[in-house]
Amino acid sequence: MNNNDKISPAVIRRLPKYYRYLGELTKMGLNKTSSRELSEMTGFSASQIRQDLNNFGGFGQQGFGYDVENLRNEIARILGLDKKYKIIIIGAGNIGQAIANYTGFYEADYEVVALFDKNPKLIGMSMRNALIKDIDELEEFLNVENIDIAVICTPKSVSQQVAEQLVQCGIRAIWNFAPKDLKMPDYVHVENVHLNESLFSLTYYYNQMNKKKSE
Amino acid sequence: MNNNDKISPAVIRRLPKYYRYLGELTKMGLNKTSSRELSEMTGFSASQIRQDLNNFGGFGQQGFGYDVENLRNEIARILGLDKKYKIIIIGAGNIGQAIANYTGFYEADYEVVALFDKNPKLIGMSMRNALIKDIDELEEFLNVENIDIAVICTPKSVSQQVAEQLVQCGIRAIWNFAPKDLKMPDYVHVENVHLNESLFSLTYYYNQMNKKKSE
DNA sequence: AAATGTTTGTTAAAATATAAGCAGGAGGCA
DNA sequence: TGCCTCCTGCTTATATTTTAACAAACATTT
Repeated sequence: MNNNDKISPAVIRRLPKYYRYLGELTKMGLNKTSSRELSEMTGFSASQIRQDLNNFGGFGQQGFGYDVENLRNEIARILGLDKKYKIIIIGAGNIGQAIANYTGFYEADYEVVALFDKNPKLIGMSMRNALIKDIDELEEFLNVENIDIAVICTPKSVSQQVAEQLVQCGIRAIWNFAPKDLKMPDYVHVENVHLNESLFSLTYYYNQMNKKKSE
Repeated sequence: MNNNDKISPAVIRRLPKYYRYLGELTKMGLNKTSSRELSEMTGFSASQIRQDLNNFGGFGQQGFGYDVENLRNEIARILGLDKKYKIIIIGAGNIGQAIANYTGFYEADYEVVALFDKNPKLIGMSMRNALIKDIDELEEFLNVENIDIAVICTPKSVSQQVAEQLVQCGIRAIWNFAPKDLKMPDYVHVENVHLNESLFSLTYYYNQMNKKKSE
């Protein structure tokens, strides 16, 4: 944290993985590790791991390695996992419901506060303590509640409009599951999960392998 | 396709995006485009787009541009979207069901043939023509049916074991939603969708913005 | 206490990915 | 036709990312 230069996105994408493996080490009862060991677990080179971590400060000890719990806490702090976040989900269809019910965000404090949809059949239902509300109540809701992250799970046709509405109400972090690239101002961060693009890539490599096999 | 060198993964990840935007151009009734126009739409540089496409052959015409439909078909062929794929989903929980019901794979021919789970309450239910079967029937099923892609939506604790079973039965393409890095032989391609890592990255950037704002 | 083996933090080099630049072909239009 | 503009395909330059290398710090053993 002593270094305020912009950290490469590639580094940021690797941090959650380190965090996860450090959690596994903890579960295994180990309290000391090394870049070499982490390299074997993650598949990243030991050199890269050391360099990644040193972007934020020297957490290790020469000749010894890293203290598992300490390093994990440091990464949590860097990512911000030591804080609580309130989430809303726009679009309570398949994906929206799956996210609301997803238990995989363990070890971090994300709370789904509400879902929004325009389908009257869904409005009023609740998912894990979170109520599905009418999309028309969105603005009013955001004016009262303090929400950190909004998840867009709407059809792509309305995703841009929904995103703009969110931003207007103060949202600055969007997790986007609609197959669409949202045009947003610089001060909004959008993290995309484009499932179709992911599947299309997989399809490409699947065919490449088959091609190779038949050569 | 004249070039058999390995194409960079970065290029492959961009192709689905080109494909999507070409589809939008078609919908808008345009039959001609250019790298400059695609650049404005996608946010990638025109130069990069031209270079990406030229990995696979010259689809454009100097002084004119690209024929939208032709280029779209070429990309579809490169990715393999001109073929049909049979999919099974292992784990019929939140995510598994969401994928089964997901209609966003339009314009490509993916068919979810079956889901597998061990929960007796789920077994026998059907999602969009696909039946949820007992996980114990998986091997037998794979010996009879010809499946292209398996989607892992199980808890992470069993994901590795399930993956190994799939590979043993001939599966070579895995779309993995479990928060775990599967150890697989080289001839298996795994495409990961690590939702927690994605959310953690978003969290980092969210905090960075707040930090900047308060400085 | 000295010698030896580890492992970090950091710097330098290599590899990869992205952007810029430009020659030449194609279309449009006077 | 001849001139002008546009746009690709390719080559060269820049930027980014990854890997390699190594001195200094610490732990362990003798």
